[in-house]
Amino acid sequence: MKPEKQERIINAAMKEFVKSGYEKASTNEMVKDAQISKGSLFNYFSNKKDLYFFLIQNAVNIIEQIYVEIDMNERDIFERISQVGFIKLNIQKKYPLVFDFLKSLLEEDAQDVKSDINLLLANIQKNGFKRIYENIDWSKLREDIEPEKAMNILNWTMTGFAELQIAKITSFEDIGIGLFNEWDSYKEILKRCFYKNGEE
Amino acid sequence: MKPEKQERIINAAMKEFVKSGYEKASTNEMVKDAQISKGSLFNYFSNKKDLYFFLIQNAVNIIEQIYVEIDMNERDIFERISQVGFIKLNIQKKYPLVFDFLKSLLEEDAQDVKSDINLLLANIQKNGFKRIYENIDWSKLREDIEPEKAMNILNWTMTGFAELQIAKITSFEDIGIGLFNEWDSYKEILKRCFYKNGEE
DNA sequence: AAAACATTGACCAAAGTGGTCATTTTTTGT
DNA sequence: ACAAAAAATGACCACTTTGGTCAATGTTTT
Repeated sequence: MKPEKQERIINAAMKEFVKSGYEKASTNEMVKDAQISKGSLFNYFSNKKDLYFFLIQNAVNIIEQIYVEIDMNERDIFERISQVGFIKLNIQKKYPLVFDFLKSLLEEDAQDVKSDINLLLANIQKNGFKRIYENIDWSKLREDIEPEKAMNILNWTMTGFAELQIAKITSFEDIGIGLFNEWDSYKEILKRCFYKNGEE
Repeated sequence: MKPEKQERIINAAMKEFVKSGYEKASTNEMVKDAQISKGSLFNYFSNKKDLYFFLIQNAVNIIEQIYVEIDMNERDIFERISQVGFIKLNIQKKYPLVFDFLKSLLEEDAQDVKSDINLLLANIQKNGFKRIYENIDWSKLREDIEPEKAMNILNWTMTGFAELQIAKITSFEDIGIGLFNEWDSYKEILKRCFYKNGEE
């Protein structure tokens, strides 16, 4: 199967699952959106559940990819977080809904899939979040700021910034140099706030 | 009709509309959740659309209430934002989903209601966001920080903080003094960052 | 005890569901 | 050029759910 077609199916299916949840998600809508026939979809996947778990596995693999792309030698928290942000942005060019899809899994409560979801997500959450902050040099932080709170503010700022940018653009393709500069200025504001005077 | 019952219906209906969007939202689910009969629902509202627009109007009124409760004499941006945050928190005690519902309206694309939604929301967005920042004293800000960016960081931090707290608690009732103190410490971090030395 | 009002849920036609499969279209190997 | 194999189609199915109705039943008020 052509990769472009596969992407179309994956994105259409994720869109529908995100919008409607597992049970109400309509395979009819998916095939319409992906521009394939109903028969095709059920040739590739034996049933709706099968498709759903394929998407989950696919999403989990994509998340894993983030960790192999992170440069663990970068010990500065701002640079590390920026890295993660831009890796995510790149992923969203191909699969715009993959993070929404993963988020939707946490809220899914269809009896039919709930337990399997929890099983598949247990690993990603336990190991996941800690790994992003591995080998970070916390010593640059001012002593009177709790690292956890600084980290939260930084994270919320990046998430908010990203959402704002995504709302502004129409396509993930037209992401320019302006975005880097804009994010840099936010970074500078918080750096001056969190770091001891003179550092970095 | 007893106000407690009315609340039950409103919250059940909002829950379903948020979860499923206008078209897929099931009136059957609503009556089940609100513990009333199908007949009752359609006595109060002539049809689904009618119910939907009632909820929108209700939500808009609630938002309006925020603005009358804000103390416009408080010229400090941090205190102003904190006020808004706590007013919102109080609203959510009664209507936990009202903000999610309003947000869901922006993503709604059912042909049947789209144009009317845009009409009803036009005002709230145009006038709304500006009003929160009316009469703020920006002179305390360090000159090398763009007010818009400081405001964004502050807003994102408050939103992130609120989401974190809401995820932690099971009921809006058990909001204690600890929350105030925790938010205060975030406020202090950002104040020291954004304000000229020695101010406030 | 009668009149007025509120609430119920079985019922309906219509639409939508996940999934099938005989048939057609496209690709492949020679 | 042609046949065999593979891929794609969409009408079709039995079944569920939909928004909405309304005669019957319960509850209040007069």
